Amino acid sequence: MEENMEKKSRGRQRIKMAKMENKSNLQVTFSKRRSGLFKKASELNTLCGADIAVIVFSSCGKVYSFGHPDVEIMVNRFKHINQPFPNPNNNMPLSEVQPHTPIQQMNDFLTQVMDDLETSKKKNEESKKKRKNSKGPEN
Amino acid sequence: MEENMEKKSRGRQRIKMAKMENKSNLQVTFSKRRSGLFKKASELNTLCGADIAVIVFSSCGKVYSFGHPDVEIMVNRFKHINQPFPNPNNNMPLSEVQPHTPIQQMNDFLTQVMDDLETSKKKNEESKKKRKNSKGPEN
DNA sequence: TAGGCTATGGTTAGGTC
DNA sequence: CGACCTAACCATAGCCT
Repeated sequence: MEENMEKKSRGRQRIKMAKMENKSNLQVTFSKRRSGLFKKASELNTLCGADIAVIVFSSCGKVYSFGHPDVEIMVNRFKHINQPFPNPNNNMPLSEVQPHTPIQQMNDFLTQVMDDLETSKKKNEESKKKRKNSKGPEN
Repeated sequence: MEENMEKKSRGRQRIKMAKMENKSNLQVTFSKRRSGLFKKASELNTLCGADIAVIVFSSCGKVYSFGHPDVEIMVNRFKHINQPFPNPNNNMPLSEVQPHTPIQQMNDFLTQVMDDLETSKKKNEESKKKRKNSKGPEN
């Protein structure tokens, strides 16, 4: 009887550190390890009082994030700190930020353009609301 | 003889999940766990092909980061995706952008954002004109 | 597809140097 | 500080449901 008892599981086995072939396993592992990563981040925050942001893009494009106090606040803090020299002016032609330009400078420019885009979109939304404000604001 | 052999170490002990009191221990733990977190992030990237950014601010203000393909690119991607308003020019889902070289990827991204900005600005001007000429046109 | 289990691999607290 | 050591705690690969 006892000698016929087989182990229910071989337990955790070592895996090769390379992109997993089996799509189904990959999905499961991605889910498990992602939550493990977030837990570790949370523990580091609790134990050491460090502020942390973790952003994960799955290979199929979904976004997952963890942040304390908040991902966006963290991201903005990071952006602000990571600007060693003044921003390039906003009407700089694209030709001046082609690939030969240092990546940092290019990144600053990108940040500037993205901020402009955000501002422009907000303006759009506001004027749209103003034009139909007789109907009352939405919730 | 054997009964007098003391263990060289008590090994890893459980700790309370709360901010560590001892500053010296906290510093050591912060360092160890931070590198552990980065390693986990790196493994998740390798195994599952996920793009990842991790940003850590120590309680005394130092910044540490890990990112694949690059922290800043990741952060910008996150910010762009997290726009509160729908993209007016959204004919190119980010999920279909394949990872190339960082600069190439960034350049594609920059081009797209600049296109979006141009479109958004045009919209703004149009609606401004419309409001001047006749009050109350519908979109 | 997602959740639970188990044995094992891996991380790390507490040491020493 | 950092590197290294040990033993114990924890995460998770492979199953199963």
